[in-house]
Amino acid sequence: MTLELSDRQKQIIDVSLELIAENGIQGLTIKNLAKKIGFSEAALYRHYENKTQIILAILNYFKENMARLLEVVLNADEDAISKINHLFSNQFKVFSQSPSIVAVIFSEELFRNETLLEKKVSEIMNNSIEKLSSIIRAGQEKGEIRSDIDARHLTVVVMGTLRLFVKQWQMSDYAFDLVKKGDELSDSIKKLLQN
Amino acid sequence: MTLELSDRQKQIIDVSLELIAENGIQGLTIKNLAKKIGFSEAALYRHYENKTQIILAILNYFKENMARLLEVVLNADEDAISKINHLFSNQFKVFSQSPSIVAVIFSEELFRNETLLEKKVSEIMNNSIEKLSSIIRAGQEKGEIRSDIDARHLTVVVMGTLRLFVKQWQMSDYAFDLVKKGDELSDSIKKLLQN
DNA sequence: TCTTTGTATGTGAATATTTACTAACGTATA
DNA sequence: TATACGTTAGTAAATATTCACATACAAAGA
Repeated sequence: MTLELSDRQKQIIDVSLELIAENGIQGLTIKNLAKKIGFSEAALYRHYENKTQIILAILNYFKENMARLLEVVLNADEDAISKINHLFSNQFKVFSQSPSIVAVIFSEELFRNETLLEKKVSEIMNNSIEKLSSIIRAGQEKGEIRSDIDARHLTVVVMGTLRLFVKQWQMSDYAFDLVKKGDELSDSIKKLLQN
Repeated sequence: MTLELSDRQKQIIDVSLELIAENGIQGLTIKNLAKKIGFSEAALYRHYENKTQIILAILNYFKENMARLLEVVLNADEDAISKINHLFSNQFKVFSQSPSIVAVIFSEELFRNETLLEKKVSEIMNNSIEKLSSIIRAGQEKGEIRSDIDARHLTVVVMGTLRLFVKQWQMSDYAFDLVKKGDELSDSIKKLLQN
């Protein structure tokens, strides 16, 4: 289901991500984008129908990354808690490498009038939640994860923790080592989930 | 530290909150605001210096609400876990009554170029985290909350859970009863924190 | 090989719309 | 008579998007 992107199209999302990293989603304007590429603004419309399609391409890029990552973890031959730990650490690596993604993920509020984008964001979020939830349920069945708490609740706890932690990292201006501190947090989550 | 607001100023934030509830923070424009009040746009500037000051007033309103709420809970004569449960349930009530606040709280990304607003939002967030953290630490000292996990980690867990849960409620278009489902979630948190 | 033609990609200039904000002026009332 | 509060009619700047037109290049036909 991977859409084929031309070199130019790839360049456009790359540069978009750079712009977002610099000034958030608000830094992503047609003008800035064209300037940074060394382009006229009109030229952009040769490669993407409109701005929404550009953001959609970014979200799709992220979605695929995420899906691949989830797939690997889901199919790994380890216990549920290790899977969750790996999920965390992979996620932290992705964010560390391209913090712009964080800005996009937390921009839902900005997409409120853009149905397409809104849907895509909740699609990504729901997918992650669903996958995480299934790991937790499986873990409960195998007795690896405590069963005295509803799986859906545990899912909110784990996912919510992850999100807030990343948010704090962003708000601190990336002041701490997400991967390192994240692994410590992951350890605590482990203790919480254990039987 | 409560700033005295005139009747008009109060009306302006009330209507602002309505607008935000309808279409998110992006629905809050000078034009919409004036129209809904039955005003000219220029008239707004008799009451607030600029738009930033209006949003700031909203944030301050929320901040005071929040602070009062935290104060009550903090000083209550109950164990730490009950305090946290109360915190949750109070929070859910506030959000249920004015869902617009949720939109504001999740609009940080939009405030990235507005230093004043950015600071205010992180001020509110940090304050909540600090207070929650102190409840948790006290609970650990009294043996009411498990001590095998760092208090800061537990704080991220609790706060992150709360935030994601509210976010999901918002994304579902307020489709479920936040207070009721929230109390159930709160119960699960209780189990997680217990010794 | 030369010419034609189509396509992909670029440009500059203009567009409509939305945004927050301001200046000059009016009027009731304390 | 001053001040508080309102109006009308603008402003400038930013936004995404479209227009007619240019150029390079490859395939096709003579």
